[in-house]
Amino acid sequence: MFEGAAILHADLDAFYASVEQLLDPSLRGRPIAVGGSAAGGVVLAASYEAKRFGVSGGMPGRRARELCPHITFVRGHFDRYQQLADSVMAILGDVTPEVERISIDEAFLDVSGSVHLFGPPDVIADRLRRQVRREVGLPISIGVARTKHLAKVASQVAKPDGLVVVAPEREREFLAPLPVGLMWGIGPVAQAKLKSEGIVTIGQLAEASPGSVQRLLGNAVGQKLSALAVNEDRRRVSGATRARSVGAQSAMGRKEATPEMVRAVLNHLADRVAVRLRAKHRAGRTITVRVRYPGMKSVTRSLTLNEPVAATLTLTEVAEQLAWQALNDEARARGAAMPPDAMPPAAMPPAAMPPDVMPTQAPATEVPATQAPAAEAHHLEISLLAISVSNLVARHAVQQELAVSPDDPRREGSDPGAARLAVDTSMDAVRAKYGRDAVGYLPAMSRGGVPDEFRELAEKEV
DNA sequence: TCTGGGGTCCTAGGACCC
DNA sequence: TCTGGGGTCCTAGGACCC
Repeated sequence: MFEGAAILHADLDAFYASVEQLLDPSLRGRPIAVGGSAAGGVVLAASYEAKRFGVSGGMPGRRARELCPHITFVRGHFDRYQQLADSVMAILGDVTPEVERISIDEAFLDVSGSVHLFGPPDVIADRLRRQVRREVGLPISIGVARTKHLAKVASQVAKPDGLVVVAPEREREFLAPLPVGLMWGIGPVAQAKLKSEGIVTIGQLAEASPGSVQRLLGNAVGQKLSALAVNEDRRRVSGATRARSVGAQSAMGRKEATPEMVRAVLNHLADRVAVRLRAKHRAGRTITVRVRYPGMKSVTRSLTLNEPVAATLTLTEVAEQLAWQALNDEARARGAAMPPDAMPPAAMPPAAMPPDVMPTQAPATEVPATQAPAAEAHHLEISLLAISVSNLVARHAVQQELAVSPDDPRREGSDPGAARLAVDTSMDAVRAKYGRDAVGYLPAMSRGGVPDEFRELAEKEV
């Protein structure tokens, strides 16, 4: 029946919400939302009972309440999610070593080599679903097909708590009537563009000329989609890949961008990122800061350094420069009518840049010296700050310098970047022993909203 | 009274090099 | 003095996914 590869896509249903219903039987069969509240915050996950009312992840709690007046908001048991998802993955791993986990609750399996032990792919899938339900207590949907794309679409169609098998000879007829939005890579924007050309179903996409699709959606996306629509998908199931970037962000509702606030938030974010980098002996050359304003408009500023960084302080300083670069640009744009001399003089001395963080090429606009928070003049309000580090490399070169402790006389006059890393490394060790809050750059930062456990669920292996 | 946090990939223009 | 073509890297923005 299955020539070549037999791929399964397994996807836990409404994962966080299902876990809450598992832990608290009184929630079963009822519309619930994890995270958010009627007052605010966003819904992180909704149960199927709530989804029937139109509630979905990412939606403001207030909106969820409007759509579904009887919805129950529950705080997440974030510490349990990882553990339960891992148990499920272990079950999946029992039928094949070829498991590609793509998120906390989702994985591809290649069971081509397992049929002689466990039977045909659909039998394997059925058995896995029962076993997950019996041993972990969670509903899981599985799609079975010849390619990853088909298996993924099939599992979507199977939800909730279902199994859909696409036989190789029926692939086209399976896909043809389905909406293009089910395809990987088609979001609201692409969907709208396609619709404007009368393309609504995958069948219509398959019949459209690849050239026209490429003109509509861009070369890369167009090519991929055209291929997928006619079932040319050669992607293999492969093991985990390492992260290409590491970031952290913090939403703050609406706050005035004061030097103190910006510094405190960026320092906290830089610390989160840098700790993860150092734990894996990695560092990155490109630092990107994102500033979002009320109304969701956001801008980014980035800088690529000659040497990779992993020191919290260095990362903080560069991020601060970039953030003020963005904020001052914004202030200028908004205050075009305002005479330039109305801007206050530099209130914040530019941070001393260690030698290892000079820009690789002179940026179009000068980075140093002018990055004072002139934006204050406009009382700019922001709604989010983010830091991301990319261009990651292994940190071998710097490691030997770490052997020198911060107070070692030999360190005198040596690379300040290395000294900072040494301090950080000591701090990492203290935290490993006494907990994350044992020591830090900041006195008891108030971390709003989202618990660290939730952040960690989304982190990719660095 | 726009709503979290973690990511990936693509595009387009400009600088720079040969 | 002006002209060509190809390639790499950097920056900023944006779409998309879970």
